[in-house]
Amino acid sequence: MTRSEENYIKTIYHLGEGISGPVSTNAIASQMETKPSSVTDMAKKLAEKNLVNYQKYQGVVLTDLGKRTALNVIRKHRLWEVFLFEKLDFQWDEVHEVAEQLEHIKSEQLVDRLDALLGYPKFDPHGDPIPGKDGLLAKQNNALLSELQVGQSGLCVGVKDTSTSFLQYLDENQIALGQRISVLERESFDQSLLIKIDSQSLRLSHQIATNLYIKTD
Amino acid sequence: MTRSEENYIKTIYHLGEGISGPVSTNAIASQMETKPSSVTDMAKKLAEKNLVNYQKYQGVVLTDLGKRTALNVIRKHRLWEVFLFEKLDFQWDEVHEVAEQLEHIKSEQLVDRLDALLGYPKFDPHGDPIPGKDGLLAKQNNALLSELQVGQSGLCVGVKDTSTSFLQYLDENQIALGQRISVLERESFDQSLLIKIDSQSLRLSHQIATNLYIKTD
DNA sequence: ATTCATTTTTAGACTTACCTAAAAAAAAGA
DNA sequence: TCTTTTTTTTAGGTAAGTCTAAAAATGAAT
Repeated sequence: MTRSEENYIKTIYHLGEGISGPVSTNAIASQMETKPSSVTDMAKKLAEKNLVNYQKYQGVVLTDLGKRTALNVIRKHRLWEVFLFEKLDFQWDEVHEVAEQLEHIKSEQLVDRLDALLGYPKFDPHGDPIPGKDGLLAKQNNALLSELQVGQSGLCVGVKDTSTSFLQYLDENQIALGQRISVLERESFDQSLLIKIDSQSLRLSHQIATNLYIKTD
Repeated sequence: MTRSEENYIKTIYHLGEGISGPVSTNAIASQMETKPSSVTDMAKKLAEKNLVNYQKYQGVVLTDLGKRTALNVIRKHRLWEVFLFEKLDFQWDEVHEVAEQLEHIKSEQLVDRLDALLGYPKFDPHGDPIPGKDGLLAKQNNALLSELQVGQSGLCVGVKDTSTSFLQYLDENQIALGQRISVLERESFDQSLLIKIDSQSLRLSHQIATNLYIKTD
């Protein structure tokens, strides 16, 4: 598999996660910052290799082989993120870019031993689950902070947006994975939340609250 | 710089190490398992970028910029080899192939921190010196085992051939870097050597002896 | 000094992965 | 339903890096 094919497969996997049906050409193009015509070309090529099912004008769906391939790339990406974070002291907003390159290194032995070196981690620095060798993902059914009722609380276990600006915002406000968060009040006007974290209270916009995953008690 | 450009620059550096003049098109082609016509194309491109001096029919010579570029790639290659060997328990005959991929990852921060994680190593698992950030190589003026006089001894500090078959031969005969080797006798017929290593005596062919670097006392 | 073998370059073609512009199909709105 | 808009595909083109086959330059040998 070429690097480009792997990137398409990974993108199709991520875009298909929420939805049930096929992933559209335009969605892939905009996500990958490329043109729809390029996506069509690649869709044909991936279909040829049995990685996706592709029907003209109907978008693509990953085959089982495609799904396994995607999970393997994602496994490598997230393991490298843990490596960068744990062993090389990268910040959690710096790991993604380098992992984008490292995920394409071809050596099963390398990945297995990296996994061992890191102590078989189950989650990456953003709280995303790391697929196993078998391609299985730890089931995650976490709530978004924005979905919690006033009075509820839980542990902050992941971020949805992993952009540098969002992660730096969290750092500046001392919000980190593993912390306990309680919802004190919700402002009905703009849906902003008053939360308690680390024995401090803090107001978060709805925008922020929809990007934090919470494991409720 | 593309991956292909980096590979050419690295090859030109290695081929140019021994000799004084330019490196020939054919030499590069056979080393890289490609065709001379492809080398000519690339020579023009590298000359355009000021990485080599290229005169039609006269081969190429690295510029200062080219040399710095080569040493930077070699630095990354050898640091990754140390990482694989020290941290991931790869054998010394397994590290090269994976390092060929890892050497092209682009992140200065990554290399610097890897260097730190490894404790700023000066040599890779084959005894080759690791260029510093500044591009300086630890000066090596080691003898080949084949050049030693009978009665001389020294430490085994490196291998010239790094092929799997040679390295496995050494493993099987329990010859490793850091060991003391003494030359007991030389057979004038075939230049084979009787050596003492690890309080055992062993006969080595000339072929083997020309591929082991010894730091003499 | 001229021929002959070797080396190197040129010319033209292929593949991958992209692009633009135009055509075709699908979806949305009146 | 029948336009109109949006989405998607096709057709044709570009750049990087490779190839083969033929031409040109080099250098070795008589």
